[in-house]
Amino acid sequence: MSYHEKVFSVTKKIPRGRVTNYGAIADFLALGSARMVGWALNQSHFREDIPAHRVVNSKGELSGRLQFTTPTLMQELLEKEGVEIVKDKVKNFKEHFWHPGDHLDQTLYE
DNA sequence: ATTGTGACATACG
DNA sequence: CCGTATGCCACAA
Repeated sequence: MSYHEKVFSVTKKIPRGRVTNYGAIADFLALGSARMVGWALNQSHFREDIPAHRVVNSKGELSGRLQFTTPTLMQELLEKEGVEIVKDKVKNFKEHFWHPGDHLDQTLYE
């Protein structure tokens, strides 16, 4: 299993309406670093089933939006899931943040 | 082997 | 807020 496939499998588990960042995934895998995740995710747009739009940088910015078929697609997908985007950044980033490995959706019980 | 290039993160000034 | 520096490591040339 190649590195990016591992990143993909983690990314695929990101719950709908939640987001995470590159460092968190790298940390969870305990392999490589955030750069590796960025590199891996860069390859992800070749795959259909990878919700790469749920992965943003540490500031909550949609840094990878330019890799999508259209620069606005990433934002549109997130908003469709209930994640508000303001100026290419996730609003209430902390609230929507998802820690890899957290299979329990905490906001589900609020 | 060496160099350049990343959808990054963190720290510092 | 911005620019720099550094750590990180896969991959192509």
